[in-house]
Amino acid sequence: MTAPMDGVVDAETGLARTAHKEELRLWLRLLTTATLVEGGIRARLRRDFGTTLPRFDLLAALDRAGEGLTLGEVSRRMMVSNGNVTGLAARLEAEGLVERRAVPGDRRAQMLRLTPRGRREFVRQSAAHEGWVAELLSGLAPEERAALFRLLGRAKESVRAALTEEDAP
Amino acid sequence: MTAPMDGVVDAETGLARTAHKEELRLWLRLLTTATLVEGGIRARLRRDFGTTLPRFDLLAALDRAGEGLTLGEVSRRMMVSNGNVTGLAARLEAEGLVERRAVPGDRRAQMLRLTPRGRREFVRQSAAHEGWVAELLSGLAPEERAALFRLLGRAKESVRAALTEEDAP
DNA sequence: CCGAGATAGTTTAGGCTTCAAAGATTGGGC
DNA sequence: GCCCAATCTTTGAAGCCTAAACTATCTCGG
Repeated sequence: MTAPMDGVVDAETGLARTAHKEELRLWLRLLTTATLVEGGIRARLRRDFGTTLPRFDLLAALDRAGEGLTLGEVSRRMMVSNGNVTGLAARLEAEGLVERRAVPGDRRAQMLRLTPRGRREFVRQSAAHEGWVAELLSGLAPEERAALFRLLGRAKESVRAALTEEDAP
Repeated sequence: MTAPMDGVVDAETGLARTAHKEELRLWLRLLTTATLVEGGIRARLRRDFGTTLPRFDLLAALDRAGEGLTLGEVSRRMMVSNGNVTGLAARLEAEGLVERRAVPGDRRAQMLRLTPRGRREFVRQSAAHEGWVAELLSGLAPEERAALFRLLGRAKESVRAALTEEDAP
C-alpha cells in the first residue's frame, strides 16, 4: 500500500493534486466483492426460484414494512427510480405476489402489499437467500465480519456525507 | 451484533439451522455502500461527461491493457456477459472512441483498442473519476481504508471460494 | 485428413434501469 | 375560493444486462 505519486503539483492551478490510487483500489475491491456476491445470489434465485433480485428485493421491502408501502416509499428504500418501481410492481402484481390498494386521504398514492401467496413465496426465498449469503461469507471469522461491518458503516457514512454535501450545497 | 435466533433445529431434517442474520446484515451494508458510491459516480459521469459507467469501465479496461483486448477478454475483466460487450463496443465504436481490428491467426476473434480520441476522453474522465472516489471516501482515516481494503480482500476470497466450489463440484 | 468438441462473437427475447416529461392530486398562502 | 408549488405516479425513449441459441472458426486426437 504505497503511494508513489502523492504530492504532485498541478502546473496550471498550482494546487496540490494528490494521486488517490489507494482510494481507487479500495473502491474497485469493494465493487468487485459486491458484484461477486450479487452475481451468486442472482444465479441462485434464478436457478431455485425462477425469479430475479429486483423482484426479491421488492418483496423483501414489503415484508419488512408489514402494513404495505407506497410506491414512492419502495423507491426510496430500494434506492431506485420511481419509474422503475412502477414496472416492477406491475410484473409482480401480474404474478399475483403483490396487490395495490388505495391510500385513504391521498388519491395520488397507492399502497403496495404482499398477497398471502406473495408472503409464502417470499418466506421460502428468504430462507434460502439467508443461507446463500452465509455460505458465501463463511470464509470470514466472526471477528473479521464484525470489523468489516463496522468499517463499512464508516465508509457508508463518509459517502453519504459527501453526497448530501454535493447535492445540497 | 447479537444473534438471538442461533441454534434452532430444523424439525424435518434434524440438522442445526443457525440463523445467519449477521452475515445478512453485513451483506446488506456492503451492498448499500457500493450502490451509494456507484450512484454518485454514475451521476457525475453523466453530469460532467455525458457518459455512463459501463462505457467508462470499458474504456478503462482497454486503457489498462495497452495493446488492446479481444471482446472475450473485456467480457471476463468486466464480469459481464459477452453479448453485453458486443453492444457496448458497438456504441463506443459508433462514437469513435474505440476501434476493432483483426487478430492475426484467429479469424473468430477481434481486438478492441482505444482510438486516439478515445484515449484523450478517457484520460480526462479518469482523472475526474479518481477525484470523486477519493472525495467520497475522504471521511475514512488512512488506517481505516487500509483495514477495510484488507478485509474486503478476505471477503472476496471467501466468496470466490464458495462460488467456484458450487459451480464445479 | 476429418470430425467432435471447444472457443469467439452475434443475435434474440425479455427484463431491469434511468432520466425527463407529463398527468393527477394535494396543501398552503393570499 | 384560487392559484401555485410540491408530491405521487406513469409513460416513453434509450441504454444496460442476461441467458440461450446460433454461426463461424479453431484445435486436436485418431
